[in-house]
Amino acid sequence: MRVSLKDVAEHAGVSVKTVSNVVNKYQHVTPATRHKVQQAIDVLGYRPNPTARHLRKGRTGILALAVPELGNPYFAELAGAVVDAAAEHDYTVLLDHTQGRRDRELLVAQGFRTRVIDGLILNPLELEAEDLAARTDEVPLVLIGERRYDLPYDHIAIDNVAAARTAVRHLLDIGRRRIAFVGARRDRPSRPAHLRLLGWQTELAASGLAADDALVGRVEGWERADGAAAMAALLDSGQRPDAVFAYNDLVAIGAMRLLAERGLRVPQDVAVVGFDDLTEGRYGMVSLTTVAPDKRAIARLAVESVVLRIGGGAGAPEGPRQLRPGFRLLERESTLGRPDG
Amino acid sequence: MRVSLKDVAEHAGVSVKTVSNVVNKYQHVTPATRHKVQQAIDVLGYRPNPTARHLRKGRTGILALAVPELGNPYFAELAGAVVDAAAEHDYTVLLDHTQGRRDRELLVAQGFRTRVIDGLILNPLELEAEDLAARTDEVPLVLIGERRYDLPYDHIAIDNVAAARTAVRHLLDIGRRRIAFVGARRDRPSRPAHLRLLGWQTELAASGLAADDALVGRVEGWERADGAAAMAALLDSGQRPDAVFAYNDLVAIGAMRLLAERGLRVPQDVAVVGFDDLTEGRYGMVSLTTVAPDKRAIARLAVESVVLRIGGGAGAPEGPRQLRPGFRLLERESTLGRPDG
DNA sequence: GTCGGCTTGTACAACGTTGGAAACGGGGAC
DNA sequence: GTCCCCGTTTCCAACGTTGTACAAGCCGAC
Repeated sequence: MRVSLKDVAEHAGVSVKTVSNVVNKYQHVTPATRHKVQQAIDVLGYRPNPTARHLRKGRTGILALAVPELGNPYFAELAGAVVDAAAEHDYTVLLDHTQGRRDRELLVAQGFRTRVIDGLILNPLELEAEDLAARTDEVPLVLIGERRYDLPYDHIAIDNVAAARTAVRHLLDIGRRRIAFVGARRDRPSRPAHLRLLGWQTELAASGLAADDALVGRVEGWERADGAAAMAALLDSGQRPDAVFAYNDLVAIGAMRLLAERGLRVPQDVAVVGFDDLTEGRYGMVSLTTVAPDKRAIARLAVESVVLRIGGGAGAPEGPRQLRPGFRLLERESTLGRPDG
Repeated sequence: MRVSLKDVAEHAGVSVKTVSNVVNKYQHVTPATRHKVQQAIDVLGYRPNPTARHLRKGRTGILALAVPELGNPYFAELAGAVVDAAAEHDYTVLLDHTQGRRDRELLVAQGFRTRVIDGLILNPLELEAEDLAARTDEVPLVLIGERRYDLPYDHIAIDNVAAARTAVRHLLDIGRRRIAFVGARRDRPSRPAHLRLLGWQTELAASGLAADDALVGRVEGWERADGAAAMAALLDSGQRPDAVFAYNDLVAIGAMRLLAERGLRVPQDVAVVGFDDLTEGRYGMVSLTTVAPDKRAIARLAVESVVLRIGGGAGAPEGPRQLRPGFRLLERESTLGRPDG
C-alpha cells in the first residue's frame, strides 16, 4: 500500500504535521527531529501525494495546451517547446488537440477539464470572439496563434503582417512579379489566414503592384494536400505565377509537389516561400525558404504569461497584453536566384 | 469564488450527499428532489472539483505518455492517436518527452510525476532492462516501441523483423540486389535498430544474398540529418547500392535528399523504402514507399492495456502480454519500377 | 392497526495534506 | 525559585468529495 504522512509519523514517533514540516523544509525543526523523520521517510519510501496537496492548496501544477492538431509538425514542435518551458516553472503540461473544430475549442475554453489544470494555453482556429466573451471558467487563459480577439486575454503571436511582408519583399527582391498567395480560406475569406494575406497585399501595394485576387489560392485546410489542391486550381485557372507565398510550410510543400508534377521547376520557374520553419522543409528535394517564428520564445512567453496570471493576479499586469516574439526569414533553395526566361 | 457541493446543498435545502447523489446519477432520488437540486446546480453554476474527487477515489483520470521527441512526426502522430484513444476511456493525457536520454527516461519510469497519473505509457530508447527492473513505482506501466525487455510489463509493438523483411522483400521483388540498410546505431550495434537490421539480414539470407556489413549505414540518431550523413558516408566509402531500406522515414528522407545532391535518381538509380508512414513522406518530390505501422491500433492497445491494469488488476490478464498490432507496406514512387541500366 | 420491507434522504467519517492556533518545554532574567 | 519568552511540536480544522451506516417515511399485507 501507499505510504502516507501518517505512516511516517507513526514510524518516527512524531505528529503528522511535523513530518509535513520536514517535507516542506519548514525552518523551525530541530536537526534531531528532522533526521529522525528523514530516516523514517527513507525507510518507508514515502512520496507526497500531489492530489491531496493540490486539494489543500488549490493548485495542481498542471498547465493545459490545446492546439488544433498534433500531427501538424508546427504544433508538435511548439508543444515540445511548451513542455520544456513549463518544466522550468515546475509545471507539467496536459495536451489536447481540437482538430480545429469550433465545438472542441469551445469545450476546452469552457473548462472541459477545469480544475485539474491551473492554466490554459489555447491556439484557436475557429473559435469566435463571442464564444470567448461568454467564457465563465475562471482558469487563467492565454491565447496563441494568428487569430486576434479584442478580449481581455494575453495574446502571444509574431507580427504576422510584418512577417508576411518580409516574405513577399524577398520574392520581389529576387525579381519576381507575379506572386501568388496560397492558403486563404475558401469559405470565410477574412478568417485565419487573414493577416498573412493582408501582408501580401500591403507589400505588393507598397511596390506599386496590384494584389490580383486571381492569384489567391484558396484552401479548405492547411495541410499538404490543401496546398497541392489550391496550386492545381490556380494553374488550371490559367494563372502562371513566378512565385508563391504560402500560408505555411505544409501548404508550400503541397504546392511544390504539385508544381513538380506539372513540370514546373522550383525555383527557376516558380520561387516558393513558406511559413513556420518546419524541419521537414529543409529536407525536401528543394529546401524551402520560410519565415521562421521563434517557437521557443512563443512557448516561453505563453508559459510565463499564464503562470503570472495563476498567482491570483498578484504582480500580474493589469490589462491584457499583446506579446510579439520575433521571426526570421530563412533563405533556402526554393528562392535561389532570379527567374529563368 | 468557487461553488462547492455545500453551496448547492444550502441553496437547495438538502444535504451535501444528496447533491452528490444527483451529480453522480444515483438511482434512488425522487424526481422532485432531483429537479430541485438540478436547478440549484444550474443557478449557481456548480462544477465538480476533480481534485477532491480523485483524492477520495484514489484515481486521477490522467494517463501519461512519454515519447522520445514530440518534434518527430511519428511520435507526434502517435501522441495524437493516444489522446484520442484515451478520451474514449475518459482519460486525459499528460505528455512528456525524454529526448531519448536515459536519465530522463529513468525519471519518468521512476514516477517523477507519480500519483498525478493513473498509468504510464512509455516509449524507451536508451533505458536498460536493469533500470526498469529496479523500478519501485506502483503506477501501471506499459511499454511501446521497438525495444524489447524481458520484464513483467505489457509491450505493444509491431513485429519489426517481419515488417523489415516485407520491405526488403519488396525491394528484391523489383529487381534490386545491392540493398543497403541505413540507420543502425554507430555506438552500440545491437541497440534500437536491432530488429529491423535483423529483418534485413534475414530476408537477404533467405534469398541467398549476403548481408554485407559494408552496406550498413550507421547513424548517431534517427533524424533527417542523420540519414543524409549516413548516406554520404556510405557513398564515400565506394559503395553503390541500388536500393536503401531506411530505419525510418526521416532517415529515408535525409538519404533521398543526399542522393539527389549526388545526382542519383530515386527510384531509377536507387530505390528507397522507409518506415513509419509519415504524412511528410507522401509529399516529397518523390513520394516515399514505407512500412506503415497501424498507429491507431498501437495507441488503442496501449491505452487499453494500461487501463486494464489500473483497476487494481481485477480482470487484468495474469502475466505480461506481447501485443502485435499490424502493419502494411505502402508502395509509392520511391520504389517504382525496375532499376535503370 | 401493526409489522416488514423498500425507498429516500441524512450524518459521519475518511481520502492525504497543510495553515493556524494552542500547548509544551527549556533557558535566561530577576 | 519563579516567571516569562521563544523556539519547537502538536492538535484541530479544512480543502471537496463519496462510501457506509442509519434514520425517516411510505407502502401494502396480514
